Amino acid sequence: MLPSIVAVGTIPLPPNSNCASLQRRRNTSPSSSQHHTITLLRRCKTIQELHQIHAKILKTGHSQDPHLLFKLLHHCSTLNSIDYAFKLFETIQAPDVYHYTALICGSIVSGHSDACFRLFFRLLEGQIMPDLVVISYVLKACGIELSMEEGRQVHGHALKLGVGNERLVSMRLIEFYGKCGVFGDAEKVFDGMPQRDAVATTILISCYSDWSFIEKARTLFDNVGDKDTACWTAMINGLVENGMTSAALELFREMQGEKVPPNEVTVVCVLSACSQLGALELGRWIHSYVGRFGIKRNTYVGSTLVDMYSKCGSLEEAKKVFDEMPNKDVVSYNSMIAGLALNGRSREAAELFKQMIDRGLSPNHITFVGVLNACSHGGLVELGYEIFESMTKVFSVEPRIEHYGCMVDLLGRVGRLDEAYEFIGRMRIQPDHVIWGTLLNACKMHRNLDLAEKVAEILMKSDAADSGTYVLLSNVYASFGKWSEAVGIRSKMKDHGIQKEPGCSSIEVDNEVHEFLLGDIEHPRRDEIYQKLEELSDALKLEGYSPEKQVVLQDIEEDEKEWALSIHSERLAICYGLISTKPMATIRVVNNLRVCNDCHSLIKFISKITGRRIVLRDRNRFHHFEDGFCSCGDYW
DNA sequence: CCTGTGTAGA
Repeated sequence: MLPSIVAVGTIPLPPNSNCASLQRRRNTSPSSSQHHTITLLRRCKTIQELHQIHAKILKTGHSQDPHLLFKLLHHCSTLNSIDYAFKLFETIQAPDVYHYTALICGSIVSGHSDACFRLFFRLLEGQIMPDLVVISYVLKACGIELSMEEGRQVHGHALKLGVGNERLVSMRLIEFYGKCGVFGDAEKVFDGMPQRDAVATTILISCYSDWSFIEKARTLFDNVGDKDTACWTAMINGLVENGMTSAALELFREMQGEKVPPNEVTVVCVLSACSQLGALELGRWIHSYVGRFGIKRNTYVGSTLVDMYSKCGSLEEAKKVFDEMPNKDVVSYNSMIAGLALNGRSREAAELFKQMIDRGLSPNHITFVGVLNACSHGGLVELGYEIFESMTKVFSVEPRIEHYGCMVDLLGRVGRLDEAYEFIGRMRIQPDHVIWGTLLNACKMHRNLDLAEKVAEILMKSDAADSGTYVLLSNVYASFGKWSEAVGIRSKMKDHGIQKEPGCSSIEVDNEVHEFLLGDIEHPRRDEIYQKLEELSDALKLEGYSPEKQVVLQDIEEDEKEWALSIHSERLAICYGLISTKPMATIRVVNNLRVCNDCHSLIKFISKITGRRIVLRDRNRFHHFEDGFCSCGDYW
């Protein structure tokens, strides 16, 4: 389908306009005073300096100099001051297409892509001739915002202006249609490009990955003759984003085999795979790679390293990278705060939050997720309230559902259940199944059947419930001995075709990640692992360990493999660690679900009798086991 | 030109 052209009205096409000649060239060369100001702007490092330069321009009567205004606008976006850019823009009496482009570009960079289409519309209304550059940026914005209608209209304008086949426009069109998931149109533009364009292919690969069409992406990728760094990186990232971390790492190895040099983006993607897998050794290796191969240590690389070390349970290394980062930004702080929270260092997380404020950085919504999460993990109720209040009052950050979620968790975890319930009632947005699930779990922890039933009823009615919610519901009923309800949930799950997410644990030994699924293992050293398991259980019995008869979903299943299923994958991974690593080595295991009470106390005992440090990462935090104790203080 | 960081509950 061709995009609608009429929707935005007539475009003022000047007579004899030949769009191929629409090049961005100014017919005047800057005067020497302009030149001086531009040099000042280029050296300008803070928005305050920019204000001064602007003041000077006003004083010298150049307030409407188009070239200077363009440079000013452009610099606002590099200095992250889109607000000032908008104010400045409004003072321009006759903005031209360059001013619009600068503002649109700045809006995209600062995460305000939604403003771009409005600006473009204003440009058209002002009888200003758009060019291929401004069209390209607006298309980019439409892709980010998934604005189907707007993007189609811009496509129409591009065709009408005759720039529809410009390489830049074609690429943005592919990006726009691809991001919106309209691959028919994306492919149509792609096929219309003169030659098989490697860059355009990279865009398409990335879009297919965004929509989880990994096979499509892979086919395109395999057919690119001369793959550059970005192309490899796009494919690696696609695999990482779709949870295919092992395949991503394999592709990274292949990339090295092909002697394509990775850049900082590649490193970020591979580190992200390490974080997901908990592959500390590999992560360290990539880190050393950064130093050795001249990869830029920008804030992306730094923050990702902090995240990787945190998620691999090595907080010391995370802190070291963080402390050594020269230009820490909000994201760097966010990584470190979340990392501290994840590892149960709540006070330190809160202190770092204070420190970032003192340094004049503005916290964003993610910062607050991190620090509120730290409060809830640490039981810091009053501090949590204080910070939550400060969001709107001090920092003008509107709380989102996840912030409310942190607060419900904070209150529920310490047993202030009614307060949590009332808190949900006062929320300014509709609570979702996550919020109710959080409260329900708190009810289970604190054995409040009345409230649990009330919440369960609400959850049953919600249609957004996912497999985790169903499992939670069923476990809650079972834990209160409500068998028929528990069975009812289970059959409801079956009816809805919802599968329980299988438990999976992984452990990295000698740079290789070994994955274990619940119960059945197809591991070369299966017998030794099971032998170790037996051995431990005998030793544990002597130590006085008796498994809590936790009633879980499996107990009401008729399953001949029940015994195997009762062995959670983290136990298998730990046993494998015990038999395959040096006697005093720390064992690091990553699990995809929450560790159950039973495994948690079992692992405490294992750490005691084997003298090993065991670091277990579960769904949302770390447990550092040592000599019979866990860093979470059994509070998780 | 294309590729990238940080995010509550279970």
